[in-house]
Amino acid sequence: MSIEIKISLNQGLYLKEPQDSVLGRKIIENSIILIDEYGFEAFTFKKLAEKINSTEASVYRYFENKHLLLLFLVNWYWEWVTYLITINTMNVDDPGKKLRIIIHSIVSASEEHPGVDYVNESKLHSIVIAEGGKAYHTKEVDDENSKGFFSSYKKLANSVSQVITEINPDFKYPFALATNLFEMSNNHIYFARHLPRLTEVKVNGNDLKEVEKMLKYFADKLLER
Amino acid sequence: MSIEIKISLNQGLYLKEPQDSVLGRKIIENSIILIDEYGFEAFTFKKLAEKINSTEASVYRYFENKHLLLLFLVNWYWEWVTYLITINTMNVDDPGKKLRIIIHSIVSASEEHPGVDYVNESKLHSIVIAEGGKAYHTKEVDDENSKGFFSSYKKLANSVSQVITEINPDFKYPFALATNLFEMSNNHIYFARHLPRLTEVKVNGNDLKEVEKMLKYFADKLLER
DNA sequence: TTGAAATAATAGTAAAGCTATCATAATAAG
DNA sequence: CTTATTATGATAGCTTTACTATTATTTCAA
Repeated sequence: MSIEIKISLNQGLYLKEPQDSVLGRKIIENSIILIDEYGFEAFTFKKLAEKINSTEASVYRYFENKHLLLLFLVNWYWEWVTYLITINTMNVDDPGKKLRIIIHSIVSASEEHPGVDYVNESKLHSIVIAEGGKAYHTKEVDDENSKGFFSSYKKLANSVSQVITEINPDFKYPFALATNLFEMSNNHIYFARHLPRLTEVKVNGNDLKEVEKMLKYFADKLLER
Repeated sequence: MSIEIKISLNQGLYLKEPQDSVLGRKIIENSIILIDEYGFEAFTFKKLAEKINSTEASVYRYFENKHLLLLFLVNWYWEWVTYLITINTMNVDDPGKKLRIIIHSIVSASEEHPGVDYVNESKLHSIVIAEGGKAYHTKEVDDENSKGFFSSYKKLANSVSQVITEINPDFKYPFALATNLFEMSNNHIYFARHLPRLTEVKVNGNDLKEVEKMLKYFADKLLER
């Protein structure tokens, strides 16, 4: 027996739902591998097409361009984190405990039970860490925002902010703290790996518990009453 | 009378010191204008050359490629913030007061007295906000880091972390807090302008006082003993 | 079995990102 | 003031990226 998860995303992100065909799933699977390997700048549809024994033209039938593909992957990732949080906090009432689970889910999303066989969650996490910011740091951000291309992230920020408010209703910046937890997690994993002088946190391979500890320390101090 | 500031940066960032010639200064001045206007992706040396009535080849004599030019600008910016902080905290002994000045300098760097006539500090600030992360989110980060291309930022983080430790020696993450103040400042200005649902902070034009207030609130809570 | 849809094969275009060469200014040294 | 040196301009060209178009072939469903 197996449970199948299909994450549905804003339809404007793709020309044709890639999760519904063999080729589409190969595009997702291998774009994750290649972006992780080469970085987003050096990643091209041509390389991807070669890797999956297909053609550029075929890839273009699924995604308008590589930026929208990245947006698709990043949205997929945040939807998946949302899903993990939902499951992991089920039947948990204490908001403090909830936040601890949320933080664990954000940091260690990639260690969790794999959801979908054509997505390597660990590599996708690396992509979000290294390239995620590029999804919204563009001149098209306002236009894309109006089309709902960032709604997965906003939805997640909203639900985390509610837990924060439950913990301490006097805390003035629940949204800012929520997004800061996401950004800080990714940033400090990246710093630990590449610019270690910018953080106290150390990361060995996929062991991210120091990051988790730091986020909890920050959240606790900020929310203590 | 006028005081001339020349910020000296890692020599690996450029092929030829742009601050020492008319053409070089035009490159700096107009690249800031164009990157701000078009965004980093759509910015090209060709457009820049046209704008300054020069040629692509001439621009390439100063900078190896547009990525290194961005790195140059970002480093220039952080050196400039460092300079502002140094001046503004002169003769200030109380570390709490120092941190407040630092936060003000980070957020409102662009409003300060202009330092150099060929640099529009306000536009440069916008570039750092929107494109700054791209300076280190690349596959070449380790190589560039080993060449000292991020030293301006690290130096600044180090000096801010020292002030943090002065305020509260028990605080466990002075570096992480320092970098987080920088990242948060840029992030939330960006969010306020483009993804307002992700933050409580509001920004009208160049009025960034809500951002400053938020950073102080965070820093105070984190450092209170 | 036929017909629609998906994919492959191939070709081609415009722009980006660079490098090379030579001519001409500007400037600095003797 | 002349001559070397260096900086810039003009022009050309090459490779890769990003994309579009056309036609052929396969797949799969009615």
